[in-house]
Amino acid sequence: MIALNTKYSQAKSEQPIDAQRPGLLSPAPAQGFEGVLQAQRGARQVFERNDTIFSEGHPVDRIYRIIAGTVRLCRHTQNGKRYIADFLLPGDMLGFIDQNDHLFTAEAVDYVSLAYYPRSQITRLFDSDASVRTHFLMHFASRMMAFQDHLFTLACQSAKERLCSFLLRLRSRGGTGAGQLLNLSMGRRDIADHLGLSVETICRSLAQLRDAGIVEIPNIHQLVLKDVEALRALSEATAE
Amino acid sequence: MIALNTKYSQAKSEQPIDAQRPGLLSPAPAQGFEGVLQAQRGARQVFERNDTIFSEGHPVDRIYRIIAGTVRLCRHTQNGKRYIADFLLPGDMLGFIDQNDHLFTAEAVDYVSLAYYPRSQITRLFDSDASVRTHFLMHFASRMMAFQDHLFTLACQSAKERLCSFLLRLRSRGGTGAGQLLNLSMGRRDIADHLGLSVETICRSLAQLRDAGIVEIPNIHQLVLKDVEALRALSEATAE
DNA sequence: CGGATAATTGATAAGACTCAATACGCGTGG
DNA sequence: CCACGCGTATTGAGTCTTATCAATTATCCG
Repeated sequence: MIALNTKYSQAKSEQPIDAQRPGLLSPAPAQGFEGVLQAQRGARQVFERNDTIFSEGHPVDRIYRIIAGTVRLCRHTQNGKRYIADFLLPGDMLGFIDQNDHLFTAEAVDYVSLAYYPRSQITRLFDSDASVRTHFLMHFASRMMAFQDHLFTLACQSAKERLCSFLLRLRSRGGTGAGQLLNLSMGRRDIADHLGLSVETICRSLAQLRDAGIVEIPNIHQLVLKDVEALRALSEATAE
Repeated sequence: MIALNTKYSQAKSEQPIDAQRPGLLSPAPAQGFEGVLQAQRGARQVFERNDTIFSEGHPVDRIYRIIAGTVRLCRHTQNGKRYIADFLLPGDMLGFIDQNDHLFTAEAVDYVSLAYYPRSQITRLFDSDASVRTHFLMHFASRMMAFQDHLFTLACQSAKERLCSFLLRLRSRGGTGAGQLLNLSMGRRDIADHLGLSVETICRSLAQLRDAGIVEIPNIHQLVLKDVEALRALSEATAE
């Protein structure tokens, strides 16, 4: 199973999953899979910036829940390229259930604190509890949708559109501080590798947004979204 | 549930997803989900080229299995852009189980013959049969992997690399006729919208492959792969 | 055969990449 | 406390890939 991400699955089980386009996430009581886990505290582990949490191809033996910090899921190629599939935030889970080996490398973007649970425990849960399985499926489906949206972004959007889509997605996932403040824990390079662009293009696009008065850049790791509507218009992200 | 695609899970059979998970995914009898369905004949329905099978956003009431032909799953945007998430071939299934509405529009690439089953029947199966659920999960996982590969393609690869990756993927999925012959039922525009390129770029890249003696183009809808190794080298598709 | 659609090829331009040169931030150590 | 050095970010200049526009050819189908 691909990275589990509770944020994505926070939809009531009676609600159709498609009601939650990424960004419109209905709140849900922590139940099912994550609920059971969160009831237990789990062992803790911390990582420094750029530490590897686990590597692509290595056997899965734990499921993690992020307590603090940001994690990137990525792939590295022989020729030095890197592709970042997703960023995971506090509350998100990461692990791989029905795969022997990890599909991605997980790395700490900043200081990261994780709780982890042995894989066997997850397996037991899954076997014994139907609601856990249901939760799982919803998880899977919403993750799939998120990846589809990203596919659309990469296939159809220009640099600036991609960046705007990304910022809006981050905002809707709670990467935001107070009000318009958006925490950009990941570096420019990370964003570039996530959006299939170069670092320089990210910088230039950000500068354009700044010059247009759409965002302010108080410092490297924070962004003030002055005009969300303009961002939305620029992203043109809404398929259909 | 996203498009079900038996071909993907069959292709992964050398690396059985479920074998290693005694509890989570009990070894499924070869049939599982599709097996049960195929035992029943199902009603039939045929579509002409470019017919819409179902539309994005419409309620899901049937699950389809492709008897013959090729189906494309796509999204249309306001500004006339189109993104093709995937092509489905005979044997593949399409439908959405735990979604109220379709995530994609499904269209017939050529003449398509489908068997279909009411959604309620699928739901019952899913609720009552653990092996069906297992099969489902495997399905999901392999689909997820396929989409991840595609994401990598779109994020990191050049035009020619994308095309080579695509041809190889098609080949490995059995879109192939005898030996080196590859059936390209989809048009150039379809390929372009799948790979995030323009029609002209597809043509030019194909011409380059032809001029390099790597492929032959006997006619629009067939390709002879003269040098698969060269294709593989050009695709550079292997992450890590 | 003829008209429509799709594919191919050519010419040009725009967008994004690369290379290169600062500037900034931050931690370290004098 | 400041100077230094390293990594990252930013900005500029030039190039290259790919998109766009246009014209021609091929293919399909009635």
